[in-house]
Amino acid sequence: MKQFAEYGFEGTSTRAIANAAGAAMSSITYQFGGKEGLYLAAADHIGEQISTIQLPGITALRKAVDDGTLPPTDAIITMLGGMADMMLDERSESWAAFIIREQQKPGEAFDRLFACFMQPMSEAMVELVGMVRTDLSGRKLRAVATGLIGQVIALRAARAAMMRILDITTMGDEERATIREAIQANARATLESGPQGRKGKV
Amino acid sequence: MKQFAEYGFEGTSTRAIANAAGAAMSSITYQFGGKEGLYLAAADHIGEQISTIQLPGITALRKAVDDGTLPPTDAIITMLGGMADMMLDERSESWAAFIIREQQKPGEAFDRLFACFMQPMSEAMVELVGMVRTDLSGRKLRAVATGLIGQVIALRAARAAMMRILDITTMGDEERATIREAIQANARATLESGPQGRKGKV
DNA sequence: GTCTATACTACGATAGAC
DNA sequence: GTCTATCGTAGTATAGAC
Repeated sequence: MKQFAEYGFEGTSTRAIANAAGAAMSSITYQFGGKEGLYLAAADHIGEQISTIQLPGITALRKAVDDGTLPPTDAIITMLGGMADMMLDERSESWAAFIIREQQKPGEAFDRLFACFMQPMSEAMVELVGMVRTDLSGRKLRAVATGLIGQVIALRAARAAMMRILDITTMGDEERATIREAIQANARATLESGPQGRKGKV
Repeated sequence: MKQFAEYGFEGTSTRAIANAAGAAMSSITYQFGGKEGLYLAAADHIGEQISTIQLPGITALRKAVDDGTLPPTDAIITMLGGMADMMLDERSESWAAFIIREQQKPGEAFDRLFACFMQPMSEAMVELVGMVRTDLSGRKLRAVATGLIGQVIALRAARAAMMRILDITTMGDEERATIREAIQANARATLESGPQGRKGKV
């Protein structure tokens, strides 16, 4: 996963992978059928990891909203916070680079990743945003939701530029909190710009 | 540029580049000193292209704001619209993939790209946002500005996922307008969530 | 300044020992 | 199921003709 993320599929050699894993190169052929099989296995592994981390919390948030114990706005803010934390965590570096590369030229690995965690996460987000922004529907609603998600994605996809713009060299707890809170505040403003926000404001 | 964008540095062969260009592979060594020299030349080319397209408009916007003939909020909205149009244009595919790859493991090519157009664009954005969101400064201000920029960046970095979430298969003028307007509305909401927005609202 | 020819290294896949 | 050895191919760089 690390190697594919850093050098891409074509740039990664099975020799280097086998060497880093302390195994023989021929074991890749035996266990995964070849380089491509190993790549797909890495994608599946990433999908399972992210699903395990993110989906339970999102399911709980959705349930709380449906039960009426949590305002949808708060659910969205919490969900975005969780996604931002994941993107800002250094452990997400390998798989994030893998997914970003795969998105530039999506293949079967992307199909699996999307179905595994992107689809359920984004659909939950669209539904929740739809509850708050009742003035929107269809593609307009989805466009607003992707904007919110986009702020989080850019934390990884354009990390190098973001760090320089923010004028930071290391990503510590303080920096993470500042970024997460800014994204959450931006999202709250977007959600409150709908009819409900206007009514209850000032 | 196209080859590096699609397959990455390691995944691109000088043979394939020379073949696509209809020239001899050895000419790369002669003209650019080798594969790496060609890569840096591609980065410089991208930087010059984007600078030419984006910087004049941004300079004009900044001047209009300084002259008092344009509200900073409108300047930010216009600027984000221009960036979104660039990201949504199919001609940006090659160089966008190049830059996104370079960000995952930034090297000298990233330094040049950042200095050439990212730095001037982001600094203009931070300054303009600072004029509207007078309640913010320093890193908090920069974090809000990066959130706005992030929505635009994600249009390219996570294009495959965005398309599926938006439930579209082709990016036509209609889709582009919907996405641009959603990002601009999100940005306006963020800008108006500051002290000036609260005062003038409802 | 661009070409062909070639040197040398590293690639992925496979065969066969254990 | 994992190893070593090896096959054929493709990588970058260079030498030298023109």
